[in-house]
Amino acid sequence: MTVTLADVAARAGVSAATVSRVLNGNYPVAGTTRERVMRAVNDLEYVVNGHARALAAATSDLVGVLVNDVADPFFGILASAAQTEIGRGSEHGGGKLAVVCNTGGSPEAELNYLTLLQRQRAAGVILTGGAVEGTEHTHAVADKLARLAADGTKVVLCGRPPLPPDEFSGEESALENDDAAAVTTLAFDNRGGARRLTEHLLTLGHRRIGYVTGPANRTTTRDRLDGHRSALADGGLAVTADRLTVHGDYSRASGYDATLELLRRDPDLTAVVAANDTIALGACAALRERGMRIPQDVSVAGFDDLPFSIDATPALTTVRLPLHEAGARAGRLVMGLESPPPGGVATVRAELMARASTAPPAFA
Amino acid sequence: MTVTLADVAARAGVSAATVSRVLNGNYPVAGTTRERVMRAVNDLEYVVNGHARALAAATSDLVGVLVNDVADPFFGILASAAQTEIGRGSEHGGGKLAVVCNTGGSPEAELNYLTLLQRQRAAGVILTGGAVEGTEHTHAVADKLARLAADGTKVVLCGRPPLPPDEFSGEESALENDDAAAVTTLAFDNRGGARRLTEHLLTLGHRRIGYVTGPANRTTTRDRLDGHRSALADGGLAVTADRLTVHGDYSRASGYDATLELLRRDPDLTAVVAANDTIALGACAALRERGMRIPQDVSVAGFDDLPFSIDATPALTTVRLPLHEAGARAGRLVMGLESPPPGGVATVRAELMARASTAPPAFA
DNA sequence: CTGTTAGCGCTTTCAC
DNA sequence: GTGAAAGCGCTAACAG
Repeated sequence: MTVTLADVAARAGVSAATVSRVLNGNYPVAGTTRERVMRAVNDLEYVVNGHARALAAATSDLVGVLVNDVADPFFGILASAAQTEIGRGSEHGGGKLAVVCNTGGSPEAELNYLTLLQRQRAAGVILTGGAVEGTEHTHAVADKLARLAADGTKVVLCGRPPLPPDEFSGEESALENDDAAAVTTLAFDNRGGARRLTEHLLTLGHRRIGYVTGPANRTTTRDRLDGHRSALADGGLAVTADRLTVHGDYSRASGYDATLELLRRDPDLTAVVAANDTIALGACAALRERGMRIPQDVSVAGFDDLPFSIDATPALTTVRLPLHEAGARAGRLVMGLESPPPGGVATVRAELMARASTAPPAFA
Repeated sequence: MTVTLADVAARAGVSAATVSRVLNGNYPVAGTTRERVMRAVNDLEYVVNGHARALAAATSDLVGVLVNDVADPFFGILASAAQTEIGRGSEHGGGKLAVVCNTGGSPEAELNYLTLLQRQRAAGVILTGGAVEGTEHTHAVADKLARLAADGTKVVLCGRPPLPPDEFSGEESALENDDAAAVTTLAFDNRGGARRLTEHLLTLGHRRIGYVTGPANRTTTRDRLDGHRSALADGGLAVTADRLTVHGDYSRASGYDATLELLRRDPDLTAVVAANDTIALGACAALRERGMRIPQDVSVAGFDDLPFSIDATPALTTVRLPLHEAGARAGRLVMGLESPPPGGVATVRAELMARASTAPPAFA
């Protein structure tokens, strides 16, 4: 039915070993023999069986890329950039196949996909986006990651904090420590970025600042909120922080709803800071519907600087995360094309992009 | 080093076959034996080797999803929806792994990825987005698809026209015909949607309508342009069509540039129709920079109805393609969870979404 | 219900 | 430079 190495060997009048050597080009083979083999390969339209090769050679051309949702540009950009690096050279048989897995941010789904990838003996795994903390699966994910790393799978975290050194260092943790070290991390400076953003608002003269964010148990949520809070605290506004913080799910709809809620809590709000750009869009829609002008009546700011932010009206003030660069770097790291940063952890800078959606409050 | 079936069998005191049967659960095994095996599996943290399994059972848990670029929401949404269906049931070992491949729309890259997937003996392949026509690789892609289908890989086209019946039906096309039939197609009604959109503008009273589109050799470009032209022709405006059509690359930047060019060609333009929403955003930016109001001075329309369209100011008139539904359906088709439409081809409806960015021209 | 026996298609020593 | 043979780890008849 399907053509095998043996078929090619037969047609070329050589042994299977020789065909293999020609195909892998890692061994001296006579020029004429090589030609004969290649002709047979073409005539028969032979394509190697990746599974057989993987089994025999104990290698794999799969790399997993775990994302919350590819449809979300934040992850789409990361995945796209990573994929480009991973597939690089696939014309020459060099690259690997990127398996993009949508986890919806659930540690349970992450665990499932990691197991699936482990089954395929994936060459590497990239986990993008913040982690969920405190679920029963959370530790399991960390353990699985350590396992994978120990088995030779390259693990790269992109946009999530490093693995905890060895929380449960118990019975069998002689290895665990080294394994955690084998995991490379590209952490985003969420805290610093958020801090600078809120400072920007404070500098403009805002004092009643609402904050709309995502689920409380995500590291991204926590870090950004931390940065926001610390800026407020330094401005002597620590008290308002809690009252004017609303949690949602990072969607436009939740940004819309939360903003309405914020307006109920404090009708004299002069600024709304969103934990991401998508929420900010929802906030703008809500504000506009209430007849409030941006930024004259209320300033709005986002986070991430996704492509659409520049096209919002007015253009959205936000914090830029170099997602493309980060994804590409994660791809290179997982492919071993770039050496890991010292300590295995690098922090990706977050840059304030002050645009038209923020301005001094009316009374100022 | 890594734990194998044999290790588990040894520890459980049974044969490898029994372990396999327990794991696959497709064969009767005594309760106590099963328990003993499961305990050994857990103790050893055993995870099957997917390659060995694939080789022995001649099955694969990979499904390829080819897209132009995951970072583009159009493809991100399709891929995300498809992936959800493909991975469905992976908790119970049912689902498969979706391999998302960025082809950048190049037939050459498509061919490479298809070969890579063929290597892995992928269970199925979904190709999304329009096809490029007339390259030397174009036929090769069609041939490869037929090959894959013949070898048992499910092939689904989503957003591109069906494969030509059998252009090169020559030497070995006895099979080719059936194979093409084995390919399921979910075509988008690009032509009809584009037609209705331009009719909408015509009905509003516009007569000087510019058109900004993508590369000429893409099926999507051609179909949408066809629809636009036929509407103009019916309105007696066939002549203006060519002069007021500018090709770009579907990006925001090209939409911006092309709109400026359009304005040079006809400063009295009253409407700009873009071949997708991203171009439309660029058009809006260019118009606004020229001091023209939307829609008072110039109406703007897009295509696809991507999430950001509703947040554009003013909200963008566009043509809605049910991308999520289409992607999910493609996923179900490739998994054999849904039976193919009669004839193997289904057309996905495109719906006009008339919003605030289009209005009657000023002179009307 | 369980064990034995063959491979699946390829890579890789080890000889020649 | 090339061939023969021994697996890689698993599943699938085929016996019992």
